[in-house]
Amino acid sequence: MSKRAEIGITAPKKESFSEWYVQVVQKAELADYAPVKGLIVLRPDGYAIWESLQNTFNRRFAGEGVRNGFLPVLIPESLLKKEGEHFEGFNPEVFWVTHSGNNEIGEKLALRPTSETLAYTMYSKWIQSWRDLPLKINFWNTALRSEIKATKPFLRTSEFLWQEGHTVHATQEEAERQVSTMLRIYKETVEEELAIPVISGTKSEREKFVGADYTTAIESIMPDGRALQMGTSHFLARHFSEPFDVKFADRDNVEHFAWQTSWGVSWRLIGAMIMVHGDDRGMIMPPRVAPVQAVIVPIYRNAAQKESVMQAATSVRDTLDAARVRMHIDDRDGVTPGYKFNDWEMKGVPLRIEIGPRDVEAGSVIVVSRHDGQKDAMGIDSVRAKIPVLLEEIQQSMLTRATARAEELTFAASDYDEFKELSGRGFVRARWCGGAKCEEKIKEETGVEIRVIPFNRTADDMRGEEEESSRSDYNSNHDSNHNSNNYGNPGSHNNCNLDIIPDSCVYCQKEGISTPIFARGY
RNA sequence: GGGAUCGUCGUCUAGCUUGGUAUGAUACUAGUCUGGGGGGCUAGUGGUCGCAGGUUCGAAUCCUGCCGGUCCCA
Repeated sequence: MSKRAEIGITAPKKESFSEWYVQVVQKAELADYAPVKGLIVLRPDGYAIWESLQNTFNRRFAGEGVRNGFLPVLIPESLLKKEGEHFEGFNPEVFWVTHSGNNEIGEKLALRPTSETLAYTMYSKWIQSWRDLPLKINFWNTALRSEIKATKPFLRTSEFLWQEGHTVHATQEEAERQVSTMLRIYKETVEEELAIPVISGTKSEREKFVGADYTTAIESIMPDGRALQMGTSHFLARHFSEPFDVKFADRDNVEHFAWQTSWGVSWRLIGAMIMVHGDDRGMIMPPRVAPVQAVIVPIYRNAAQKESVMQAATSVRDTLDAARVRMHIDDRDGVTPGYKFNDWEMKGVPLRIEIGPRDVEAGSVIVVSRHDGQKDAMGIDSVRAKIPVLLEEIQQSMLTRATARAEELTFAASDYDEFKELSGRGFVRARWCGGAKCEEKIKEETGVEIRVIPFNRTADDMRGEEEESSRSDYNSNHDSNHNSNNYGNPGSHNNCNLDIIPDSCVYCQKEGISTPIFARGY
């Protein structure tokens, strides 16, 4: 037992969540610490998840006419300062390059904290006419923002992998539509690929991206009751096109400043996946992003058995390869099958296929699902048809389970006492007057902030949210007529009944204008 | 920003109070018996004790500074 404790995950997820998280990251070989504080190294299993997300996003971005480009990492100080508010927001965390070799360089160079200023300098050169619009480019790169304290793999690191998309439009409507389209793509991708339910909406003035007119975001609740921003999409209006001179001659030959958007997701998504799905045995990978979807563990005692078992294993592997299941045979000698079972569970491989002499004889295999421990025999001939279906079922069932857990962590507060009681435990929905003062007081007194103001599908607060996008139950509550019931599946047990909350601000009692989600954030 | 705590072969760790050249396990390598939930036996490899100074005849141990990890509170 003590041996087991050393190899596997030793911290229970429920009791010591942070320690558990760090262990899973390292022991599942997703990432490791780099020599410099706040930096991590992504290992192949972690990078494979990122690549899988990249593939999905690339496909979906392309469908929106977005192409990929690449920007350099250094930004001159003068450029970064050009949009004052934006600069002030980032300055404290910017890394500056001041030397080349031993010589001081003339103008300090920033390691990009984000690329708006650089991208839009280029855009202004490339855009002259309405015929050049819309311009839509996405950049896969890293951003650097100094994290001195409170670093955590994937969640808070000084350099992080992300994509940043930057688009330019002739009209406000088109730009706003772009903002909501990208957010919808984020929501769908996170839910479908990572099996994590999200809530989409707008950020408050206080929490929006500096330099944006408004920020939309998707947020998820983690098992420890803290919220994690999963993606953002910003409407920049003309805040950058004016200082950066991004303008175009319209059909009437009058020059206009263009309307812009930017949007991004980062490897925080990987952190979310770990936290939402993992258990005391380690990682649980959603099948669609799992680097290995099914691992075959051969079991044998002697050379003769080994031969027949390996033959069967290879044949199953080839069959499933052909069905485009990502397969691996664990043919390590010198570790027992039991060790392999635990090892692959720690790494979160969705399916384990056991093949031993008894199975070969019976013409079947044993299939075990990582996410629920379900263990079944399956005829070797039906593997090709059944395994891909099973993987899809697991994907769905993981989302269902994660949604149920998110609902358990979502509450409604009808008065401030209740609010204080609930704050820190998860998403707390409460009525708000819209005042920055109340928002600040609440943060001061309870430590929770407005994570997102869920989209209001019935009022003019919609800000470009696309009508047809309301495909998820979890987020389909109506805000302004907040008596139109809560989110989640009707009939399921639910902590978040918006019917019970009065229409007055939870803090100042004045008339409420929205029902934000409050939570402590990562 | 404030506070707490830790750092010893790849990993976990004993030793530190009371200074004398590092303990055990696991992992790794080879062999062997094994193998359906973290195996056994035998032999072997592996450590500038986070880094830099200082005190001392002598520092993992005492002192100072720094670096890094983790946690808690703004």
